[in-house]
Amino acid sequence: MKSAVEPLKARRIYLLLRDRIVAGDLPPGCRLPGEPALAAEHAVSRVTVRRALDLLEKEGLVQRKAGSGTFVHDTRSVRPIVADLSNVLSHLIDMGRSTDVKLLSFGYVAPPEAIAESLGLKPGERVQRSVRVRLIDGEPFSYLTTHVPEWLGLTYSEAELAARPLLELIERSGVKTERATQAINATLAGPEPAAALDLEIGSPLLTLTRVVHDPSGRGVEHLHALYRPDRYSFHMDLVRIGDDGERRWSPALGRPRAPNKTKADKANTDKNNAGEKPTRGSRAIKQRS
Amino acid sequence: MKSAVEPLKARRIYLLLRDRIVAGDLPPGCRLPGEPALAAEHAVSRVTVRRALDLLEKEGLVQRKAGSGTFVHDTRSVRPIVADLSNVLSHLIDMGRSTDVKLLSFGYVAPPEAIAESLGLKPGERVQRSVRVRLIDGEPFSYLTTHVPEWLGLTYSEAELAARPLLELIERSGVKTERATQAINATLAGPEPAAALDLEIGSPLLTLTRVVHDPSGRGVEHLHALYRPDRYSFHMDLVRIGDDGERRWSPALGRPRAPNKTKADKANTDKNNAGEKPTRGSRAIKQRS
DNA sequence: GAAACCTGTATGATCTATGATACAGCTTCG
DNA sequence: CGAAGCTGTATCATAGATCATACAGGTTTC
Repeated sequence: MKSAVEPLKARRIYLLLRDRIVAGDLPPGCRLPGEPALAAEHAVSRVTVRRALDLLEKEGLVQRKAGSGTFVHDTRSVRPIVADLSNVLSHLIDMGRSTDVKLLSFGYVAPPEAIAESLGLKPGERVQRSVRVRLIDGEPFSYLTTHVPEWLGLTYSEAELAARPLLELIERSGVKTERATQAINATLAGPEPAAALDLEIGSPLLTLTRVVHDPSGRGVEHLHALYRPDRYSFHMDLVRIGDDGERRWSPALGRPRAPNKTKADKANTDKNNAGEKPTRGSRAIKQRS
Repeated sequence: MKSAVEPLKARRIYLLLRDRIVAGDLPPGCRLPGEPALAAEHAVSRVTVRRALDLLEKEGLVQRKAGSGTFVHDTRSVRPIVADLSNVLSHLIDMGRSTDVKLLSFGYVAPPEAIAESLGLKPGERVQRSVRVRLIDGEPFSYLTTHVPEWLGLTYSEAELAARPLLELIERSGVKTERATQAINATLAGPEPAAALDLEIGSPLLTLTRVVHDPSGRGVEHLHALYRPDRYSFHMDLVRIGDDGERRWSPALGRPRAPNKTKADKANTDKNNAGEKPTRGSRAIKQRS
């Protein structure tokens, strides 16, 4: 008898309440129904309700006050999200800011079939594989797995990879990047990414897969990136251009984001990040991008 | 004693193997280690390993042959993914194709604080709220919650909303859409979206939040969309433009997608999906958009 | 064909999550 | 102050997940 893996009830309640909170159904500051009421409403025991509330509290979505109740935490002011304006293009190259990078793995290996194909490698050609974690203010937010053809990977060292953005190293070698394809998706955190990103196994992750080509069509970089959704998301501002006959949406460049900032690009997610914790990562190295 | 909610072990193994498969570590066709070997490797019982394999099999990632072994299923040919080219802009308005829409909820309500603010509504102003599910080939792939100011929502009927794309109805009313902001993220499926999308609770979902404004700055549409990542993802092709001094990435327009197949453009796994199931949705209505 | 391996299936023991209940301590309100 | 409601905590019973083990039946290899 295969009992279908029914997710834990506490998780069910947690997700239910979480949706109601983020949807605004339970507005910030609002006191949500008491634990006995919730238990009755969802036909579970109060212990289970508490587990769900524990999860919500751990995520900072609610705040509990003994004797008083459980209140929806106002997240608007407490969202130091690493918002990344990806005008679909700029996010590729810039996103400056001082972030730390930890190199988890580095080496030359035979590429998996799918990677070799997407990079257009010849049979037997090897690749440089690296796994890095990016941190902001000491907190990890992305888990990057890159594959680069061996001939290109040999133009820089392991230390350089940990200190400089990969695209910069590629261009420094003389290779011109010309074309790229990206795909954005979602997945669940497996054991390794979860550990690296300081998450529970099974947490949701934003996914970005990118393949960059040079003018001759050779693949020069294959990136598989996993992002913590609570610390990173893709933003874009669009404007309608063209005359009435053929209006189209186009990314809005030069839309000043906060106070000042120049008209075009340049990773202008300023503000925040005033107080900075010292970097505590073991192999963490300061870098731009 | 709060025992930390450690996700089920079977789930852990499942995610672990899934990562190794999609990463190409276990290439398609490969026979993965036997159940006893996996059990020993991860220090769990064989029963638990089987649960993990059950999940993988249900997702079509592996195929089991009694007496022989468990094999990685070649997913490349079995991925009828609704790949959506979002040149970051077009995906807003087009994405033609005949999809079905089910209207789950429709009505006029007082907007949640966050919605009212993002739309720039006056206090007390009401909104039209609708929840729709989009299906392709009878299979649901997106769960859309929209909020529209009441004055605008009254210009079309409930039936029209179920039959036509919302942006089209908005523009038909004479309102000009001028500016939009989007954010893409990831989350877990709560009970309602999970049921509507035919998913397990806790499955990963792609998220798109969009606010559209008219030339005067009024908000005219607030969209919160949830997508099944196995049936939908955001794709974009980029090219490098500008001279050497100031090169930038720009979305590649007019890149024909399906028939020809540019050499290094994966994700467009054609073939497959020749036979089509009839649409069975109850309140399903054919529509473009 | 026989040995070695594999998946499929079943059993009972054990650990964990959940249920039902009770009570202590705090907060709010009249 | 005192009643009512809430969270925090503990107890023991039950249901579900996992474990350890055993065996049946198919596949591969020799």
